[in-house]
Amino acid sequence: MKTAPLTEKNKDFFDLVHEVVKLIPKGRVTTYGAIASYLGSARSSRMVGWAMNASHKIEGIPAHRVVNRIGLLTGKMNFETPTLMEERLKQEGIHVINDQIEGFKQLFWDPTIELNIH
DNA sequence: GTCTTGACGTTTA
DNA sequence: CTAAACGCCAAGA
Repeated sequence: MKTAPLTEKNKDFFDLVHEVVKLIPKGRVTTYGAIASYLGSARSSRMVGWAMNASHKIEGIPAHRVVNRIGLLTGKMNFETPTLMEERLKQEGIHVINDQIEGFKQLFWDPTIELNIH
């Protein structure tokens, strides 16, 4: 069976990422690696970032809730405005200092745990 | 068509 | 402990 390439029509890593991101509860955050690991490719964290970039055209994708493993808003500059990500997080009660989420470990929402083991 | 870059993370030296 | 390389796969030039 031929492996389907990543396209808009085919269900792929991107769509799966979008689904997981939508499942992130308000006031919580997750990481690219957590999503990638949940999907089975722990080292495909980069693709998660690409998926977020594609999510721009889709509504309901809280990309601002996805940060890197240290809780740093690495992709904030990719938003409509460089401050939008930080602003949105503050709206949900998440404090961001110097592009870093305060108490990130405490706000961390891991799909591998929350969606599987409880 | 090939080559480089990219919202990252893990592994190895 | 720190530093560097690899892996992942897609899109842009």
